[in-house]
This record gives sequence, structure tokens and C-alpha cells, in this order.
Amino acid sequence: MEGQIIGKGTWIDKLAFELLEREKTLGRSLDLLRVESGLGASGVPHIGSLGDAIRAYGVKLALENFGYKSELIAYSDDLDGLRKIPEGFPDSLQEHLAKPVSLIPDPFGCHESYGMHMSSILLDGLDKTGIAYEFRRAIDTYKKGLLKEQIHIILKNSIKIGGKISELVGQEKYQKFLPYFPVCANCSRLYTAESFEYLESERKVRYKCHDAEIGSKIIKGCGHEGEADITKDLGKLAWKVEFAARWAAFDIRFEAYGKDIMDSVKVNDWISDEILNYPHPHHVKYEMFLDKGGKKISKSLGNVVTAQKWLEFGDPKSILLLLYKRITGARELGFEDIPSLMNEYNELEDVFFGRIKVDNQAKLIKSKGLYEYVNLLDPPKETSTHVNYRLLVELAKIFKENRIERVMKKLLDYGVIKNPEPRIEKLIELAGNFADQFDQQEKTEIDLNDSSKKALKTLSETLGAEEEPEDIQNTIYQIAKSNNIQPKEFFKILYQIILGTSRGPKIGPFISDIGRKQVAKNLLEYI
RNA sequence: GGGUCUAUGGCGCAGCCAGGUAGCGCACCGGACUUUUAAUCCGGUUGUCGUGGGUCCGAAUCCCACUAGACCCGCCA
Repeated sequence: MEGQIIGKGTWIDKLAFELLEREKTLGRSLDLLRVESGLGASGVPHIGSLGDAIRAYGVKLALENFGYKSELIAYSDDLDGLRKIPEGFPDSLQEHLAKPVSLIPDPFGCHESYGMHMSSILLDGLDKTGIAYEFRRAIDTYKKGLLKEQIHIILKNSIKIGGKISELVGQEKYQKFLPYFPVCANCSRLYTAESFEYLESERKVRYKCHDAEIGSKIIKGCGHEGEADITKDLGKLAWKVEFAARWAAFDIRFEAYGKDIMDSVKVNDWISDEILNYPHPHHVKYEMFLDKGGKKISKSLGNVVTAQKWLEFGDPKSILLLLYKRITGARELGFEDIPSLMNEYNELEDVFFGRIKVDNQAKLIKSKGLYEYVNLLDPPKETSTHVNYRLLVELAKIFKENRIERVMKKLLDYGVIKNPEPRIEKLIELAGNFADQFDQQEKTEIDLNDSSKKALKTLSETLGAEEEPEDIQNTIYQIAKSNNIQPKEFFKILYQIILGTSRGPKIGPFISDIGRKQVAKNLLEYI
């Protein structure tokens, strides 16, 4: 049990600490420690993309907690070319393939470009989770020439770089071409224009626009040959070298990355250190989120885990908890994780306020720290009323009409809560959405013979009249018997009609909860 | 070809990244309640932590090797 605890005891603190140690060794200024997150702007931003920024923000918080000034740059890669049309997007985008996403009109017409449409979805996710950032865009960065010095140095060293890329990651391409893609002056496509010569004194690249293979598709080039001025004309560095240019230009000290771009980071680190003479930022690698096993079949939009969709079922803290609880490990992710995350947050809160005892001191501190990060280091002063999310889902399944009111009443009856609160209303709404979307019961065919119909009729009539709720259970039993139906069968039929399942809560009190008259009407529909 | 991750009760998983009595959900068993089922509540069973080494007073946790599976890169971003 030795070794002192760093900061708040989480991996975030450890990471920030390592970063600081490294910066001190490098002897760089500690006045402002910038962290960066790259936001893809070509695909629909899912929770993994959001994770990159949220985690970087965690590091920023940790640095501030250590007493340093820090800032998160959210950089939208909106000069990237569109490589394929995302699911659910119109085919009209076909003609824009390979063009920079910020030059493609928004197919939904609500933003200035396709790229901004995508970025705004992500930024909205950040806003909703309470992440503060400074937004920068690739297109502005290049237009303003913020990277021009770095581009120049990189292109001057392109032969050395091409060789190194081949050595580090086995990609031969940049031994033949420059790691710079001009936007073709004729057809505005990006990847089709291959640059092959750098005219150093003029700061221009010579390029030719020809067919390029992107994914499994061939994109036709227009055959245009031209020169592009790297300080003025639109174009961008290849990803293998672009990060480095950005790090150096923006003075970035930390950037997390997913394992899919591991190779790019390896190359960029080298470029940064050796070519641009800017010690690369501190990194942490994270695993990608995977679909739940077997869930890949359906690529419908409903299966893409976006922050917006997540927030229909869980609160922002559940997203933060998901991303802050750990960084290592491959993870299969789906909306079905929301209930346990919602409950886990409550547990953490109990630990934080000392309502759950944790013996291990290190673990106690870590749990408390995690709670603080999930609250963006501004934890509530007092604990809130906890309601188990799964219980809410169960109740929401039963009460579909006037849901909030009725579930709230049940919670009061159960003694789970003392008073109705707006916060609980919100929870019921979330759990209700979850129940509606995911907890669909298997629909069973209801097989009714004449005697069951007769029994249902009798029951319906009885329920329609005034009756003591306590007797309903008994009445049902009697009706079944007098119609020569196994009570077991009759109860099953009732559950199928009322709930769409073959089982359920004790039916007498349940029927009075829903309302006898309502059930009576319901039953009639089956006769 | 290169790389990363994963392996923990019957099933699904947490715990591992900062070593200190192996946990949760489902399932299962018992009890309470119920003139049936179920639900609910209370209690309980379930493990050589993939294999083999190593470090340590102490390893699910750290290190090395191996086995199996998943994923990523080798287009592009």
C-alpha cells in the first residue's frame, strides 16, 4: 500500500501528471497547456468521437486541478474529402465524393456545409455534456495560412519523410508523391489531385488530377494539371504528417488517439520531433467502441450510438461516466449499457457522500475522484434522491399513458421517494423512452376459444362496475373456474392482453393501478 | 506482414492501468406474501480469475512466454 496518490486518484490524474513531468523535463513553458481533440467531419459523429474530446477535456481539468492553465481545442477536420456517403444520407452526395466536406452543401439545408452539419452534431453533444472548448476548423486554419511554415518544412523534407513512413508503417505511397493534397482547381476534388513536385522557392506544388481509388470505388479525376500555392490555394497535408504540423503551429501538449490511427500518430510523432523540431504532445491511446456482438447486422440509423440518441435514454452524466471510468480495454458498447451506468453514478454518489463504506483507501479516493470528474470537478454539495433506473424501466413498461404521473405515484407508494421532483420526472421520461425503444416484449399470439371469450366478457362486465380492488384477484380466479378454464391459462391470457407478455405483476392490484374501466374496455376488443 | 485488445461462477460482465479477504446482473435454490402463475421482498449456492513461468511478505491486478478469440493498420482520413 505504498506510493502516494496523484491528484484525485484516477487515470486522468496520472496522465496529467505524466504530461507535466514530461513538459518539465523538456523545459517548455507551462503557462498554457493546450490539449487537442480532432473531430471528424465526414461521418455521423458517434459517441466514440465525442469520447476523444471528453477525455481530452478531462485531462484539461486535471491540469487545472494541479494549478496550471489549460485549454481544449476542438479541431474539425472539415477539409477532409468525403469518402463515402453515410447511411441514411441522400445519393445526391455522389457528385461531391472526394471534395472537402466544408465545400459540399448541407444535404439537409440547415448548415452552411455538409462538414458543418456533421461538426455541429458533435459540438451539440459536447455542449449537452457540459464540455467547454475552443472550436477551430481545418478550412480556416489553411485559409489563414496558419500551417504554411510547417507545410514548407515538411515538403522540403518529403524524400526523407517518404522513406521514414515506409520504414515505420510500410506505406510506400509517399516515396512517390508529396504528403500534400491540393484541391483540384478544376473539379474541387481532393484526393484525385496528386502532387509530385515541390517548387521550393515559389512555395508551390505541381499536381495532376487523375483517377483515385477510395474505399472500393474509383473516383474519376478530371485530368487537370496545375500548380497550387501552399500559402494561398486550398489544399491540405496528408494525415500522416498533418497532426505534427498542427501540434507545432498550435503548441499542443496533449492529444489522445484511437488505436485505428496508431500508425499515423507514430509517424506524426517522428515528424514533429525530427522534422519540425517540436517535441510531440503527450498521448494516450484508447480502444475503439465496438458494436455489441451480433448487432452489426442492422446498420440502420437506430444502431449508431450518437450522443443525441443516448441522451434520450440517459443523462449527460452517464456519458461522462462511461468515458471517464476507464481508458483501457476494448469495449463493446450499446444503449443497453445505459441502465447500469445510470445506477453506477448513484453508487458513486453514495460513496462520495460517505453513504457507502469503502475499506480500501486508494479505491475510495479513486471512486470519489471519478465522481468529481463526472461532475466536471464541480460536484453537487449534497446527495440527490436515487431511484433505480431498472425499476423505472419496469414501471414505465407498465404505465404507458399518463406515465410520469403514474410512475411517480408508484414511487411514492413504494416509499422510494418522498416528494415528486422535476429531476425524477426527467428520469421517468428517460427510462420511459428506454422501455419503449428496447424493452419490447415478445409479442405472443393470443389464442382465444369460446369459453375464454365468455370469461373475458364476464370479467369485463365485472370490472366495468364498482368493485373493491382487493377482490379483483379473487374475482378473476372465480371467473376462470366457473368457465372451466385453468386459472393459470386465464391469467396468462390477461397478461397477454394487458401487457403483451405472458407474465407480469400480481394482476389484481395491477388492474386497479391501470384503472378497471380502462382494462374492461381493453378486454372487449378481444371478444 | 505489422499492431492492439480480450480471456474472471451456468450466461453476460465489473474489478486490473496506482498489488492487500473475488464482486454485480441474470439464472438457480430456500423463505415471506399470494385460494394458481408471476412480480416483489428477505436469505443462500455457484470461481484452481485462459495456460506456464517470474517479481513480491502478498498477484485477477505488475513482468515474460504461450494458447484462443476479437479488432485495427498495411486505401484514405
